[in-house]
Amino acid sequence: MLNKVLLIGRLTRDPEVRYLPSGMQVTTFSLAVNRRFKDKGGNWQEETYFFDIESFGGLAERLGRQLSKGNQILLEGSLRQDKWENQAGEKRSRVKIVAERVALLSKPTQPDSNQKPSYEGSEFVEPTDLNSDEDVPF
Amino acid sequence: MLNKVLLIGRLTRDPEVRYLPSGMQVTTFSLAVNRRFKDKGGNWQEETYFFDIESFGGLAERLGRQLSKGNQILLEGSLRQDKWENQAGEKRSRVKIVAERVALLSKPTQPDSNQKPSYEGSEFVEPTDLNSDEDVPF
Amino acid sequence: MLNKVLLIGRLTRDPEVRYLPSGMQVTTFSLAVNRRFKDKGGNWQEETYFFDIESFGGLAERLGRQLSKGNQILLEGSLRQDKWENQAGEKRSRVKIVAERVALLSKPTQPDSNQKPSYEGSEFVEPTDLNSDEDVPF
Amino acid sequence: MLNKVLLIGRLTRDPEVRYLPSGMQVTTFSLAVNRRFKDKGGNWQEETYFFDIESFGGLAERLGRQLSKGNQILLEGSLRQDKWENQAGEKRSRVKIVAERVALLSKPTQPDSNQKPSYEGSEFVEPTDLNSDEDVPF
DNA sequence: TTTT
DNA sequence: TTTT
Repeated sequence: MLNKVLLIGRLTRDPEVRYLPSGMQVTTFSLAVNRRFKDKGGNWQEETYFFDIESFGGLAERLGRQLSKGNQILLEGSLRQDKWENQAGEKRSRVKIVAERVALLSKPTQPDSNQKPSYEGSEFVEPTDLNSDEDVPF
Repeated sequence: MLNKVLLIGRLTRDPEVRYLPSGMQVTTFSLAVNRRFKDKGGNWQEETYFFDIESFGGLAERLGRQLSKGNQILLEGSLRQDKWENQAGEKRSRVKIVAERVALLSKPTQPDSNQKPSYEGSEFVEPTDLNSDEDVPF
Repeated sequence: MLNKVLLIGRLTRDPEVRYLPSGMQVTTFSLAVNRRFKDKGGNWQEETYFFDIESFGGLAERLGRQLSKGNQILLEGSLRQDKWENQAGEKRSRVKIVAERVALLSKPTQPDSNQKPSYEGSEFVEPTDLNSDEDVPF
Repeated sequence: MLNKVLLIGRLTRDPEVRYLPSGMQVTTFSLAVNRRFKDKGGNWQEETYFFDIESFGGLAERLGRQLSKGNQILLEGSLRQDKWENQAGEKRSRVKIVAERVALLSKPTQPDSNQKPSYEGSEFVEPTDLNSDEDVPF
């Protein structure tokens, strides 16, 4: 009934586009999300998770057109679970995330750019709303 | 950096308790989360996802003590990902959810209860905060 | 850019309905949201906030039709701020919340009902999605 | 029971610091949150809300030390409501937001910096966790 | 002006 | 392996 996910992360590669039999566009990509934590020794560690993201319809069209590898995004969506049986007849499942709203937070600097590379190899862009024509508050 | 999950669902079985070498309690359970959607024919369908939940420390102690199979909870947490290699040396991963705040929303009625079973086989309980002594707003 | 609010609370009165010049329906109500906290003496206290909720269009129609005083709801929305000047020319503002998704969690028992009042004076209802025909995950 | 707010915005001035009789630090500031929407003519408009933010204890200390005017932050917190009576004996109330987790997203470029001002007059900084020593996932 |  |  309540199933909500909010993530900030970076695309590990360009989005992939495919189409449902109905003609609806599906755009998928993998999102790298970092977590920082202190280990037992009190030192900061960083861990990265890679989540499978899926989007449909108009949002999928905009994401396929406007996102690319390395972009940092803010994503709101919900958890889903694919279920299947493997060749051995064993039940398998995989969690994925369906995107519902996405904002582009930043793009990595072009290496050949005449712009001075900014801090941490990233160029700041004003957050861009990728949720289209509608009035979306995020 | 932002990694937040909010879910309402029901425990599919009693929580399992184990302990880390440090003595810290770990409580795990599976949460059934329902999704209702319209199929192509316009009829409402229901799909259920089963997510693996993990909790640590004081929250784990309270959840192990106070939750049981069938309880409906509101959970706030974050996504994690376990990674390993199988015997064939292939990389495998599994998404799980670490609970950070939990509220008990309702318990199923005891079948042998002298209480009249309420609507839909569920007894209403006032939402119970399982986040302990601290002042937690959820 | 990100502006998200999630609340569980109860309507303090029946919703009020009005219409914009465009004909669009606007439904407003006040939501009582409780907070429990420990005072300095270590005793649990409860405090109640009353937030002004506003909804528009199709959601407003459903909320005006299906919600009433005392209903407990789960609400997702975003913060807004009304600004005006008073007679003395001083700037004034008031925070309100625009509802984007609403689920009905429970209704208070009718006092004259032939139903046995359930625990805590509340009848449990299966959470009801008030977000209409679309496939909304909450 | 559930009372959660997530915002991205910029500080309109440096934070203010005060102390409770108990010695606990309180840090307050105003956060400017932008909303983009299409007007009736189909043109994008931008509106800005100013929310009052309050923080306590260790988080207040870090925010007082590390935040300043113009910083863009991601904030997680909950809604509160101050209530009082004015001189005329009328009930008044004001919504505010208590910060629970904060991440620094970006700082405006120093005007006298020898750094080339980056895109849109802002310097990108890697998101900084201001939630201290604990392992906070945001 | 407030709900349970 | 699944809850209501």
